[in-house]
Amino acid sequence: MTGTDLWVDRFPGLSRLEEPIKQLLVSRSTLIDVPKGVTLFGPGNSPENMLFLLDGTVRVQQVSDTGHEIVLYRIYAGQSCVLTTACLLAYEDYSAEGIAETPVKAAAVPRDLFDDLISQSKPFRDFVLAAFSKRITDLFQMIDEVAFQRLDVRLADKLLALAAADDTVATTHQMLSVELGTAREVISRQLQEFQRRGWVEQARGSVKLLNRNQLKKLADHNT
Amino acid sequence: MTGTDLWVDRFPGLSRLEEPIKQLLVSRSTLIDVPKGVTLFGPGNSPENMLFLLDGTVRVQQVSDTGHEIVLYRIYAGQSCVLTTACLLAYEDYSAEGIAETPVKAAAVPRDLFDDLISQSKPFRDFVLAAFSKRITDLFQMIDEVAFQRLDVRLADKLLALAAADDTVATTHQMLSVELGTAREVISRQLQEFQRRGWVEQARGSVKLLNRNQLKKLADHNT
DNA sequence: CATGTTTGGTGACAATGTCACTTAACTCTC
DNA sequence: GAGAGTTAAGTGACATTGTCACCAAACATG
Repeated sequence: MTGTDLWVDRFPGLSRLEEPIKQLLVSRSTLIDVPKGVTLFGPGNSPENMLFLLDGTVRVQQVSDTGHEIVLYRIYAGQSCVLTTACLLAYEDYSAEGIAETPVKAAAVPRDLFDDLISQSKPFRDFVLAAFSKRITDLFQMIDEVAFQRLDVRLADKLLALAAADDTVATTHQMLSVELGTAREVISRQLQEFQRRGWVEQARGSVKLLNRNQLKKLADHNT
Repeated sequence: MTGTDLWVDRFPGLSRLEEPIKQLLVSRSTLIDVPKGVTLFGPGNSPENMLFLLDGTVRVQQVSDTGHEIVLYRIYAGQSCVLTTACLLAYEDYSAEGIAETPVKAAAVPRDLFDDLISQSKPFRDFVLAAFSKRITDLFQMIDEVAFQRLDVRLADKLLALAAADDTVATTHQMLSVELGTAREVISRQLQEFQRRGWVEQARGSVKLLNRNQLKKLADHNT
């Protein structure tokens, strides 16, 4: 990797880093490739490095003691796993896990380097603080939605968020129920209702959006 | 305030701070008193200082667009508002607010001092990182409970958490419903059921716990 | 005491969650 | 390419929780 093609430059949040800090970050971190489906971190498997995602997405989800699952958030290229990692390091016994949803490329930053950078670089501090802040406000938002938002609204919203460019969502009812923290049967019923209204078309393992506008109208209604 | 009575020493998490850092923190922060009921921060009212709570509790809650309210967490003496403050600074438009639930004594730390401390002191960095981590894992836990836990279980748990030493909870059904993010009627029904079983006794504005053991058994059942 | 306000109670109904099961679609193997 | 096993989705009955419109009791205040 040459001086003009540093991975840090792919991070909008890190663009303001001082030049020597960038060099340090690049020289002391290692690039890793993770195949799709691999569990990056989880109960009994806390990583020793902070990850900065260069490509792909990581899905962070949680398994309840009751056996229920729910997707907490996703980490996209340009973001870091810092907070999840920090949480894992601080509280070994919690039950969230991070799964590579696509093939993932990431830079692994050792803990001590992470600490050095926080100490030495204000832009880096700001990056980390902003990441924590964003995550916490997003979790506030999620609590609000889980507690108070109607399921049809949340499902419409989720379908729009997961839809590919061709308006299809490649997912099962089971997976959608985990996204929203509900039961498969509930998703099945709601999708039937959407289909009855002509908003979607279902096939085994995929949903095709036929009327984005109506779905958006429903999703925005109480957002 | 003498050198042997620094407020920092009341913070378990700050006990490991280097002596000069403690002095700096104390000398450049100001102590404030806040009466019960005052909104410390909220929409359109972001504070310029980070608060460290010396006495009292701050309740952080959120008002949904739908008009629903839910208590997110509490900040107790010995903890700091850092994260909530940071969130407010980063995302002006979010809807959480912090209310002094009792008379509150706090140390106000200016932003620039906060940044200096993070830069200069590893123990301080660890304190802040641990606070963020704890908050995030607690929010994970809360999402799990809101999404999957039965209401009777959550109510029993909350009653035990809010009960004073004399086994009474001085609160209205309305306030309890905000604690759990549900409706008042639902609380009323559940408390009636608890009363029918002889576990609690109700009066206007208070609930008396008659059988902590049974409540605890219910609360622990799926926790 | 009269009156307004707060708190809690109630019944009907809607939305969501749970359970036990069926049916349909796909995959694999021979 | 015909079963057999597996995964995905559909169904009906019922429990739990949320919503609405309203009532009644307890309290506060003049």
